[in-house]
Amino acid sequence: MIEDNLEVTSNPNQQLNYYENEDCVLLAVDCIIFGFDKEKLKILLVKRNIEPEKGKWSLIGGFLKKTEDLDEAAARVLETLTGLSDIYLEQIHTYSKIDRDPGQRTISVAYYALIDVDSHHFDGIQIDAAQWFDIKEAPSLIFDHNAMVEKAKARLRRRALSKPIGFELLPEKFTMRQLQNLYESILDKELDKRNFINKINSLDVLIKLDEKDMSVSRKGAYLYVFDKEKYRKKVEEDGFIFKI
Amino acid sequence: MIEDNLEVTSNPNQQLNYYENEDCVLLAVDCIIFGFDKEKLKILLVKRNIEPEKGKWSLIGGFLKKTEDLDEAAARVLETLTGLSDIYLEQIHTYSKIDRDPGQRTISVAYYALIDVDSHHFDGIQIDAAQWFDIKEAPSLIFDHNAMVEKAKARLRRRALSKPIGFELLPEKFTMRQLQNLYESILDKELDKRNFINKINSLDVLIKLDEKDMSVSRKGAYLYVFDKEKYRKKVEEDGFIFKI
DNA sequence: TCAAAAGTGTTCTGTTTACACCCATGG
DNA sequence: CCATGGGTGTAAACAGAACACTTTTGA
Repeated sequence: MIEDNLEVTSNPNQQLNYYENEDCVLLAVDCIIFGFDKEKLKILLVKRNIEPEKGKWSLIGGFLKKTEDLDEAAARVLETLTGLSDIYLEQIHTYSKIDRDPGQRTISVAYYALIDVDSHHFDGIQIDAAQWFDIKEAPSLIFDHNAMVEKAKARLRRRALSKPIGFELLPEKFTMRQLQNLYESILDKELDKRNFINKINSLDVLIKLDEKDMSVSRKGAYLYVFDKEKYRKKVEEDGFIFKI
Repeated sequence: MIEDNLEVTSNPNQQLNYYENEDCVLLAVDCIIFGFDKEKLKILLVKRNIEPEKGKWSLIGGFLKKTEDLDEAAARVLETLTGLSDIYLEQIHTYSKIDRDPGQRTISVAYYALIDVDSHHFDGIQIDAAQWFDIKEAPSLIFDHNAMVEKAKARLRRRALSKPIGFELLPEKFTMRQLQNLYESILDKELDKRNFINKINSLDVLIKLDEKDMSVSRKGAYLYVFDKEKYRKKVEEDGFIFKI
């Protein structure tokens, strides 16, 4: 019977001193920011201008404050960097290796964010040393940030196949070719044009506009929008699952 | 250019005071312990014997120590409770709502564990107030523990379909019926016996023993073991994916 | 001899893949 | 008039779902 030695996660107010014996740690969030520019999947990185690892690329991050939860912290960090709010954010994993940050013990919760690069050209990113990289040409990152990016890519791949989160990366109006480019970037493999369009159409959650995008081909390509409301109804009423 | 106001996750040694302005938090781990007794999926819960929420059921948990990472903390908490080490553990999600624990602000990282209930009857669980519950009859839990369990169940479902983690829940030797019971419990739906066996056999990672389990039927059922080595080789050499 | 669980294949259906030509237009 | 990307359907292969009877043996 060792119950009395077992730490208990939660604690009544009258036992605050119980908690006070516990170690307290710094908790950070790091954001893997994915973007799409109608052609390729990108990732937003910042160049460190302090030692150590000065000049090396890094994810953006920040510390959790007492007044916010992790989702809020990630949104704040993202807004501080990009000026954007209302961005799709999802928690991925918490990294806690003791020496992951040589500066000081820090636990970091990784989040990934999805941004349509073109629609918000956000007057330049609000930090000089930030830069978009093609996902396949991104530099190596500090600490365990490479591992975070790998996990984020895996999560994005999985989610894109089972939830309509791809549309977070596209402008409101997009062509089938752009949607296919996006999926090809995310999945890192070529897809058959006809099979892809058939699949998307069978999901029946896009609205085809009369409008065409004339900027790429002479013929022009029809624009589509994602019908959020229709999707929501299908999910609610028929248990519809978006699956590519 | 707000770069200088941006907190940076990682920090050089010479800037320790930068970190010292940051809020520090208590970080806990909570474990969702799944077990299987050859019939049903179970979950191990403990009854709180302190206020508040005294008498209510809870996950086991403990605080992260400075000397360990989260995986180690989860393993330690689990071993403290059950006496078992070398248990399958996987991080699920980090919970951080400000008032999730009314006692004190605590961030909790949820892990799930898989245990074969029968093989380790671990001389009784080393804490009086712990009890196995059928997963479908488990009581409501304190704080956000119900949400943790739901996420753990979803993760277990997903993993069981794509990785051979089910065998962590079974004794070394098991019958096809037990394996099917396990999958039915995890997926919470009935499966067709013939289709299930055909599927499992097509994966070609089990060894059929000459031995039979005579404890359930008069006819007896052949015992199987999971061929870990064969599985490993298939994954490495052919990129085999375990998929049910 | 019968009750209770074990064991075993085939058909059908739906999904996924592979694949090639005409269209519209601006230059 | 031609180069470029846009748009379209069908057949074959495969995977998943449905389905029923025989075997064994202890009581």
